[in-house]
Amino acid sequence: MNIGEASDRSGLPAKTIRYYEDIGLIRPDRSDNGYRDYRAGDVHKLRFLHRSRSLGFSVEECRQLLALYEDKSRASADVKDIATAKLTEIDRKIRELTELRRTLEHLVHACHGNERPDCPILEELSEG
Amino acid sequence: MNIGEASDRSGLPAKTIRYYEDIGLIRPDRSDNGYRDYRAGDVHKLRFLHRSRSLGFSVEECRQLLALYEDKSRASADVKDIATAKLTEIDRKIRELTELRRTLEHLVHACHGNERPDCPILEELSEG
DNA sequence: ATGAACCTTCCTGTCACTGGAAGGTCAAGG
DNA sequence: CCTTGACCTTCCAGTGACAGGAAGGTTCAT
Repeated sequence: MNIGEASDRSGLPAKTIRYYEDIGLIRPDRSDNGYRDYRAGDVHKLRFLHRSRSLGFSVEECRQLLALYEDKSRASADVKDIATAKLTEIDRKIRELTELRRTLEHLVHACHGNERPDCPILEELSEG
Repeated sequence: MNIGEASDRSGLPAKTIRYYEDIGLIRPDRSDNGYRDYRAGDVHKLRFLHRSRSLGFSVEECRQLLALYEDKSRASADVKDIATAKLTEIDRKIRELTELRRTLEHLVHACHGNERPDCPILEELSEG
């Protein structure tokens, strides 16, 4: 399939898909006319990338996750190490986001949201 | 005070402070020698920026917040809207990360010590 | 007088794209 | 057969939010 359909099926913009090829994340075939030619497996990888990227992993981290996904012969100890490291990272991100959330929620609840010029959010932001 | 002290007091790197000036967020005076000259009020704004940025507001959102902060006739509802939108975004990220965490944890447990080539959990990751 | 520790501007690089120009390819309609 | 429009290609530039570093000016202590 052409890049347009791969884009539709993966949810990634065609531009991004070409960029991922540029940096060596995916290597589709080429048709005789020079068009990129994607298979179902490629789309799977693209969806995988889409998902991991949207969850805040860097492209380099995605490269590792993708290797984990692609390399079926990898020793399972390595696999576990990589996955465990990612887990720790995810935990940290969740913790940070949760704290952020708590602070912001506190601010939002303290703010009346009416037309009065006094705003606790701004006051706290300026003091933090 | 010079940029170094403003940096120390606000917690922002001097580079970042100059950048914020470049994009028109703050406009300090200049001393006779050409050095930037910051007052207490400037440092207050810098701290405001530091804190809002670290809470996940984009620079443009910070520009809005700063305008509201400076504008005495602001409506606190405007500020609340911005913060509430951010809160929704954070909630979404936490939800998604929690979901991936669960999936990855499955992976870690499943990859315990065997070298089977097919890992159905990785397939699942690519379908999320 | 010298050296360190500041400060200045300017230019480049980063990350992960995004937009646009200039041009090739393909299927459908007139 | 010709055109139109939707695709596709490469390449070049720009974005956001800085960070790094070069080349040079200023200030202060020794």
